[in-house]
Amino acid sequence: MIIEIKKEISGKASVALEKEYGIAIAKEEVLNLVQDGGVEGVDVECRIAFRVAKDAKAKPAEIAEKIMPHLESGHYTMKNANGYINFTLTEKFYTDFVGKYEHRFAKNGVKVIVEYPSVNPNKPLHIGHLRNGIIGDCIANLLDYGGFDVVRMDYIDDLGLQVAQSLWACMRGATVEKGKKYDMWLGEKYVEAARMYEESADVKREVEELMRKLEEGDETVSRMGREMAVQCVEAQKITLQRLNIFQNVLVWESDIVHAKLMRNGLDLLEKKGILKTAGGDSKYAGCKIIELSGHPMFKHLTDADKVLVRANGVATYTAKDIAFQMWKLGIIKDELLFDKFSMQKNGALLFTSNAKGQQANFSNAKKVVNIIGVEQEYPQNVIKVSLDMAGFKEEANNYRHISYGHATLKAERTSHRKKLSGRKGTWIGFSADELVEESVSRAHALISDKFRDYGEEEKKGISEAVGISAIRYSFIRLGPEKELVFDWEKALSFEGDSGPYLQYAYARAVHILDKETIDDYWDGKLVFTEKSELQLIREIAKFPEVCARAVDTYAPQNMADYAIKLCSAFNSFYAACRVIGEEKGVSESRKRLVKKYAEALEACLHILGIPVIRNM
RNA sequence: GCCCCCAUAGUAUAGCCUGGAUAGUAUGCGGCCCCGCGAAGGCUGUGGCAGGGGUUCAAAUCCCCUUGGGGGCGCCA
Repeated sequence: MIIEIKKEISGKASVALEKEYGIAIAKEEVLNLVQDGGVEGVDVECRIAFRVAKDAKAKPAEIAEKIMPHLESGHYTMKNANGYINFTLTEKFYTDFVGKYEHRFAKNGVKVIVEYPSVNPNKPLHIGHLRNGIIGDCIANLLDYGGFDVVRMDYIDDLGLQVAQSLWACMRGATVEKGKKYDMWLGEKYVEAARMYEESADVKREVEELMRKLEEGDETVSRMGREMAVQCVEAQKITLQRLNIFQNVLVWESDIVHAKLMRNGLDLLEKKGILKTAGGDSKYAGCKIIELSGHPMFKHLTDADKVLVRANGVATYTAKDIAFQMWKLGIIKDELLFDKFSMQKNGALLFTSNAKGQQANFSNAKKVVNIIGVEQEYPQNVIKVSLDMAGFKEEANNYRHISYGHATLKAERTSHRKKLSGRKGTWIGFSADELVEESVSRAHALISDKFRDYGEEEKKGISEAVGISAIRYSFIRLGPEKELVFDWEKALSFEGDSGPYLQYAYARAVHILDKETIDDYWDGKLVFTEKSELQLIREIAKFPEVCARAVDTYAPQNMADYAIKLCSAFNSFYAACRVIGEEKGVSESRKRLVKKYAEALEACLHILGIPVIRNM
């Protein structure tokens, strides 16, 4: 692996500098200056000579010359290029790599909860939610691959205004339309109800009454609300699972409130002295607040104090959220109870919090990662800072908000972009289901055209996999912080920088191995001499480093980028080298190389959540 | 008004944390390649770090300013 070579070089360089110049520089620091080569024929380059030039009182080229004898190894040859030490991997590296390499990350036993996409249970997912789900799922996959013990959690906000508005519409006798997906139907009712709520004072009063009953746990209203929300969540899960987005457990806001988890969280904050009742002269008289005004993070705000409990005694959303996060991090131990929710397409059970359930251990995590839109940065910071102020420094440190930019629609014929709003209903026509349908049907048309002899079942299976991969890839290829301007054509591209390109590059490899299996009794020497063979090996050898870095920085787009480079290297190899029909030694060597490549790519596809298919 | 994020070819992006040689990739547009393990492919040409200042031997990368885009500043979430 390339990273092992880099470590070898930096370790030796660190020792050499100490010996030759008496300069102590940790090998970890040297490692930063040992990078992939930027020049033709150079695999790894080391720039340490520039860094220490001043201290050593010597020219970079001289320093390089002096330390090079200490860096000797059988894995590479080196050259002094005016201070850069350039390394070129030897044949032994390549043959060893293909012969022995197994990439696997050891389990580290660290529990991490990843929360996504936490969509309100009263409407279908739109492309913005899809982005959340895909980012969350990829990050969970990455952490899983990186050795963490991952819990995939979804928070269901069933006590908010949105649910109350939808419930109001249902209680007035709206009936489900036959043949329509429940979340879609409910979403449409919600848009109507939200409009009426704005227009009519009576409706507003009725909805608010419902919201109060939900919060208090009024038996009839709560049961009806939960029934509605469960149906909606079930419908949303169909969408998510179709896109290979899976979870372990749902946690309902109503359960957090009614199981007294919130109460206990707030009590603890009061005991720690950061949650206080505001005095009569304050604008927040009668409220329970966290005083954040003095904190550096909020110094720009005229009034940073945050209300957690209103004067009328009702808790704010932030209060519930902070208690929830404290529970995740094991700060409060109250047990929520859990029950089975459904069996998922991937064979894993999905659990749900439930007042009548049983104990289960979904909390007590070391790290918490929340995938939430950029617009919620402020409340997320409130939570983090509050935990820190309450003395839970380590927990606050391990609390991470991954914020992602909004998805907007590229409006036809105008430069101006439209925001997606659940309330206004601008998502209609841009629901996740409609997007998937479109993608899959385009894939189907392409496949029907190319492979007329395939059966209809087979065509369907392939177009499903291809359609899904196009969508997943187009959403994950850009960094979460970037705004996503949604464009049908780009999202559904099947060529170049796309999901189907990856699948195709996998299918090609698999077919070679299907045609002629690896001869296990062959014990000749591996040979790799073609440029494209060496390039492919180098690319495969980068996998652990790229993956580790993507895990550390929560950057799934790096995996997408790497997967493309890996496939591109394979396609070049494929065009330049034949595997079958070559002389025995060459053929066996190449088959082994193709196998290593397929394994590495499979790992990438798994992390990206792209279906692995053998035919397309 | 104050604060945060973003700005890389016609378009979409990687690289920025940790400054180094020729800024990587896709698409678009132009050329070439199906006798051959599947052309959803390969090869090749074109074209880019928003503007200004600073730090440095060296800046897409670090610092400051300007401009443009997005978001936030509730007893909403």
